[in-house]
Amino acid sequence: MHSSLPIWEIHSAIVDQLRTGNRLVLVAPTGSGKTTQVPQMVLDAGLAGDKKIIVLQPRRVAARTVAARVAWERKGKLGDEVGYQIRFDDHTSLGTRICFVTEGILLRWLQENRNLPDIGMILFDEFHERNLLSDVALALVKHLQGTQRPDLKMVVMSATLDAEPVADYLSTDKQPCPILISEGQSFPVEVRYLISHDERPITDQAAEAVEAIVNSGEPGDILVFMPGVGEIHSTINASRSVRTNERLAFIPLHGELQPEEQDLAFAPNPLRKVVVSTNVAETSVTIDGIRHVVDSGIARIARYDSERGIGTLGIEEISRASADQRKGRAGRTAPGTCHRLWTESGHLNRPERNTPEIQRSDLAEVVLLLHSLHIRKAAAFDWLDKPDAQAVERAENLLRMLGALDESTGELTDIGHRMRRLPMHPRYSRMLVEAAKLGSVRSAGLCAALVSGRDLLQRLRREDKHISEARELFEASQESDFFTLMRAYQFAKKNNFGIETCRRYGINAQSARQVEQTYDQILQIAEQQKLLKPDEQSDDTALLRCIMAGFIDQLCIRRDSGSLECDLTEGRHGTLMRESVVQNAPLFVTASIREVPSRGSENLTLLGLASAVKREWIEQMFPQHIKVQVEHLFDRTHKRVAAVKLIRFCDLVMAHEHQRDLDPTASGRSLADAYRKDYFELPLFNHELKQFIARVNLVCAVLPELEFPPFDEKAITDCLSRAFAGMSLVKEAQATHLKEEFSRHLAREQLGWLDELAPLTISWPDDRKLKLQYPEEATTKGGDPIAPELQVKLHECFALKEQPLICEGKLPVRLWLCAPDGKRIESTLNWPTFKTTSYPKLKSTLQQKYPRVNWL
DNA sequence: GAGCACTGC
Repeated sequence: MHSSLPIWEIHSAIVDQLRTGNRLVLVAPTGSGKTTQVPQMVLDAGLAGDKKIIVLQPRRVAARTVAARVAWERKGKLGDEVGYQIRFDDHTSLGTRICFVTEGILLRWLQENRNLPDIGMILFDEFHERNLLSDVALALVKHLQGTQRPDLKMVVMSATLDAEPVADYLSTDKQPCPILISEGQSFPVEVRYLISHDERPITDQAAEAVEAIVNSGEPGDILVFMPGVGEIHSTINASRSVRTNERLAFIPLHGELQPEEQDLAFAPNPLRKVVVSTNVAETSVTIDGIRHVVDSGIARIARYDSERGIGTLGIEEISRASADQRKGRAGRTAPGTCHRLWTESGHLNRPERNTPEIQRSDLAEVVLLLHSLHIRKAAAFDWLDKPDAQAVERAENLLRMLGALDESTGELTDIGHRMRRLPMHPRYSRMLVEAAKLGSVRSAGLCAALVSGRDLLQRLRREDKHISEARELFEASQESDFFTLMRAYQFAKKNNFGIETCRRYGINAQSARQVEQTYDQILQIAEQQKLLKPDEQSDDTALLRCIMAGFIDQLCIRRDSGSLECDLTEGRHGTLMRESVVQNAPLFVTASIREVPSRGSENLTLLGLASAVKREWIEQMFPQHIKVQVEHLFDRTHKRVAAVKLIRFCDLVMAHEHQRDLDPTASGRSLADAYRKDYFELPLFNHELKQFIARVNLVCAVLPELEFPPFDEKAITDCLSRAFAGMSLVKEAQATHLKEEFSRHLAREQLGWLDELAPLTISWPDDRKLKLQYPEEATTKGGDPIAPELQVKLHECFALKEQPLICEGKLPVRLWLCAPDGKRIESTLNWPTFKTTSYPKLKSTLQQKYPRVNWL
């Protein structure tokens, strides 16, 4: 043991707390020794009794290397007292007391061996990362401790000081959860911000920062953070053209690189290293000797849009916590500097910490897991941070669509029970369950294995033309991109995963090897679960049907053959990826929908891993979601209504067939709707008709007790529909007289009353009949009736005794008083008052202007 | 002529 490590300063506090209580939060930054020392402390203090101590690790390499380190410190053999278990690699034995495991392993145990009877303590390491599965594991272990296993002890270890929320989460009324804090062991890092915001490309700015560090004469390797592979290469190119008095080794670092290419970043180099890296270098890998960090302050962050069911991958500003983590990479071996390519003031606007993954993920797998543990309300479960209710709902809907949850009771079905055993996303486990029926478990299992890890095929750039030509070998089928992957995998396997051969075909040999392991494991489980029969024959159509079963809610239809644009269910749309082989199928399912920022202003929704499907299969497998409907649609180019039989899967139109015969009512309605959408004009929908409508609506507003039927949107459309019944051409509609149909909206008696209540004209004292103008809107927004208007010459009003009224005297007419030449002067709702108060003020002006009129 | 971070059973 290394008792010089800082964590030992709080050794007795840790042991005391865990002797009396069963929960503890431990804040210990990098270099404190918590990962290697705390498990030994609790083992040697006998805190787990004769049971195991489990240390949860977010990454396989970490589990393996830390276990080896601790075994060595205890002078034992790996797998005896100290061991590790990760997927495909179990280095534990009956005597193992400290076991480092990855998150997936612990969750499998929780599913299969619910009470974890041989485990005495669980330590959650690197909990500040807030990975989806570590949040799930924490919640389930807390739940277990509160129910079946009160003796179980749990320790949450975090590198950041943000421990209060976790401690609150783990506290009960009787027993608050203590927080212990340890020192770290690292060197000071000086942070430098931009003085003012810089508009230039971030890659150029990073190159300039590298130049400044090198020319300042400060020694030490440099680590530059960039959001993606493209930006890494631009930064390196920009840095190469910068003038420095020293030669530099530029090394790209990202997850898609081959291991030997990654090793360049860690290996000693005679030149000063400038490692330009994605987020891998923030948490996953550590490079020794870094003294300077140049931080672009941005990263590609995956989120899940649970409203649309689309994954997004956008460039975002990193959080302050993330920036501090990046900064820390410069102070591991000596004091360093960190150059932040944003301003100190901008720093304050950044989010304090990252969004926990559980709040930005597809939750289908988690919800299925909870259901298998009889936790049926994932949204109401006791989480540290609750997942978005809509995301939970989408997950539940998907599980119902897949048949894993019962439509009415919401309980796990037989299919769901079979699915939960399989270590993969529910879409793929559903595929395997279907494959058991159709005899294609081997190929369906391979599909699941092919997407379980890193990409098998490299993304090709334009200059990789020879690779893309070589790859055509795998693209023999145009039915599914899975077939291409399968052929590529088979090819790699046949060539013993030879790195050189694979490289020539753009295959990632490392990934291919992983696929083989995953595939073997899936087949083994499928065999145990009696899904796999020994005499299985492979059949492309059967596999396509299985794929469809897993992705039916991501059914796509090509808009036209000229573009890659597609429509999806739920009103979504996207673009089929250029590299897809499924270029000619009108109907396909996509296994990958991702939205990425595009050069234009709109984001691009990319549809990948396509598989052609047939309408008949959907009709056979999902008859409950098929709707056949004859619709009368308005054809704007031909200005006519056409009857079309639409065959829909959910809301997506899969096919339409033109019908010869039109339904008279439906086609009339379609014409009416089209007119209401301004698709054509109706000359006979004229002023007279509009006045009629306005008059009726005015009566409704002023005299509601008479219960006239108002002309609202619906009533107008109904009248038009009836007038157009049996017609299909715009021409016919335009020639149709409408007045009669609109009159029929009122009873015969009401029509008579209308002429009295809201007359067309007003009788003037000189026996003329003057026309009233009714406003199209009968009321104001507040619901007050708007008076009709009457335009009249002011000097013709002198004989008028009273203001003209309509609607049984309830509504005055608005008189627009005009000069003798017809110019409007003023309006009034009360002529007698106007005459005595306002008119005298106007009189002299009028007399001057119009001397020939006799102004009273 | 476009376009993609990192993990895990």
